[in-house]
Amino acid sequence: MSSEEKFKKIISHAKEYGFVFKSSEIYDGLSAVYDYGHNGTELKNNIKDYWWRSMVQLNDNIVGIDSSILMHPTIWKASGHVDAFNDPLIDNKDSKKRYRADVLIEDYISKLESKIEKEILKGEKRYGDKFKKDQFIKTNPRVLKNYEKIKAINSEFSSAIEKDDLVALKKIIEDLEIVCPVSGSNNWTEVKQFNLMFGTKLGASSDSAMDLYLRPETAQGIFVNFLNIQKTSRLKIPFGIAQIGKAFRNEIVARQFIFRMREFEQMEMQFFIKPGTQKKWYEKWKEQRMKWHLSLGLEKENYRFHDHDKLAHYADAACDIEFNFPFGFKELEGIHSRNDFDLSNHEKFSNKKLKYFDSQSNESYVPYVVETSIGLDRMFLAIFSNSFCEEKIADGTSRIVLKFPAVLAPTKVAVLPLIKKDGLPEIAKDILEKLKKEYRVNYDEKDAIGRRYRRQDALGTPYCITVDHQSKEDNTFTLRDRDSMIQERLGIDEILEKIESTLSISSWL
RNA sequence: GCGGGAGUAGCUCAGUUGGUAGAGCGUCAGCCUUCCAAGCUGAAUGUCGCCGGUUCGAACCCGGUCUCCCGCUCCA
Repeated sequence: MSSEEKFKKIISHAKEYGFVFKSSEIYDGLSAVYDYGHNGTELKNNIKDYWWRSMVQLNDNIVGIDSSILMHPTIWKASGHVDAFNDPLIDNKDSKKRYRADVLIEDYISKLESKIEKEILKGEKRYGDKFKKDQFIKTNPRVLKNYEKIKAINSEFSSAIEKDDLVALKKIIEDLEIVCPVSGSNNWTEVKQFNLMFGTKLGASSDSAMDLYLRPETAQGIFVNFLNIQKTSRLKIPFGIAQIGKAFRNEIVARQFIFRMREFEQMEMQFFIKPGTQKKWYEKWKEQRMKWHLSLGLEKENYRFHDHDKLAHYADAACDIEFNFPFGFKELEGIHSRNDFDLSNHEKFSNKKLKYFDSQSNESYVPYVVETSIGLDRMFLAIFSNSFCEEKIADGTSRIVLKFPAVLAPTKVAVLPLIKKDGLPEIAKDILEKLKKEYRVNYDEKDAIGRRYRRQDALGTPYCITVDHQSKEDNTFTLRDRDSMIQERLGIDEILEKIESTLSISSWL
């Protein structure tokens, strides 16, 4: 079975068993937006809980926050999103390739620059010690010509960018006769502006409404609250602020089920540190985060680090934890050393001091930040797709089973009377009542017992407790393990103990 | 946005040159059953993505449109 086929099966299964539905399905759906069903919501909540506890409960110096989706629009200027999330794009009609119009022009300029470099190298070779670079540049006609050209392009280019003049951008590309590297043609479409941020309005009256964005990342809610938290929490650097929340991006192409959605949820933690210590903390959190992933017990081979060569404007070190999704290794979590980029910019744009007074060293500084940011929906997909198994069983039958880490499973236990008479259902329901205060449980008496086991397998329920005729005599029950399908006969206290030891968070984290 | 593919039951799909819709699985009700699906009986569920055209008659032909999937592109 190809991985594409398997992925399709996984998506079908997610729908059929109430994990993930397409948004607005009865209206034909909405591209790259999904809803979580009854079982999906449980799984998602369990993932959130597992992450939140590992961050906020187990670290004395990390606290939580829940900031709002709507924020002051200047925040996105300070963060760089207004510039960076706006791309002018152009398509080549022959090759069907899409490019960033500004990058095409920049590439052209750097080509001219390398021509100049070549001339200079030639000059150096020819004149040896007597070579004077400035003189050479001013007098060599070829260098001079290219210099003038770059200057002219740059002035047109920056004015076009400044004014968001897409027609001017197109004109530059046409005038320079820039061709598509693939098709070699200059058969271009118009330049179109793509804004990755969702716009909305604050204020009900149309003439006084203020333009806002739905946040494209949750991190800024932490940065702008940095001093509020620091001053009210009595925390000293180093400390962290954790948050789980929704973010919105108007992706040009959103694909691969819930991997890239327009509305998605992030779990992130910003760790505030003393400048100069970023390397240490970056390494520390890389290690910590990988440890967290591995604690769930999925195969180690499914994870890998991917260090960024090309760094974003704010970072001095960055890497992804990638996961082996059905469509290959892709980013699951990002760990970034953000320095003081965000806080310093917020100082500038807000005119407020965002400094921390370090009473140990008696100095005041803008803290540096190391960020860990994981896509909750991606985590969901990683767990879900990795847990999905189709198994052939020795007796020639087969089953679909979701081998979730038990701590994350949406339903923990199913209680099943072997048959639905002879008083067995009553006993089963008693057990159900006992368990439901502690765990999410299922009760099922319909159909043959084997079929009911299969149903629970398909939901990923780690345990089935079956009440049979012997139960009536000696108060013992069978406890079936989802993965091994092995059953043990135990008293109720032993069962509770066993379940508790597998499901309690302390046996995982 | 471009190119390709596809929209029929909850899921997977069939539907023969146009004659008012089917299967398997699942679901529900019941029967039978003391432990791992594919025993038995019965039932529910579809404006055949949407709009328009051609036709006596359209799931099928034509036009438009929407949506999804794959690729390109982008990805803090």
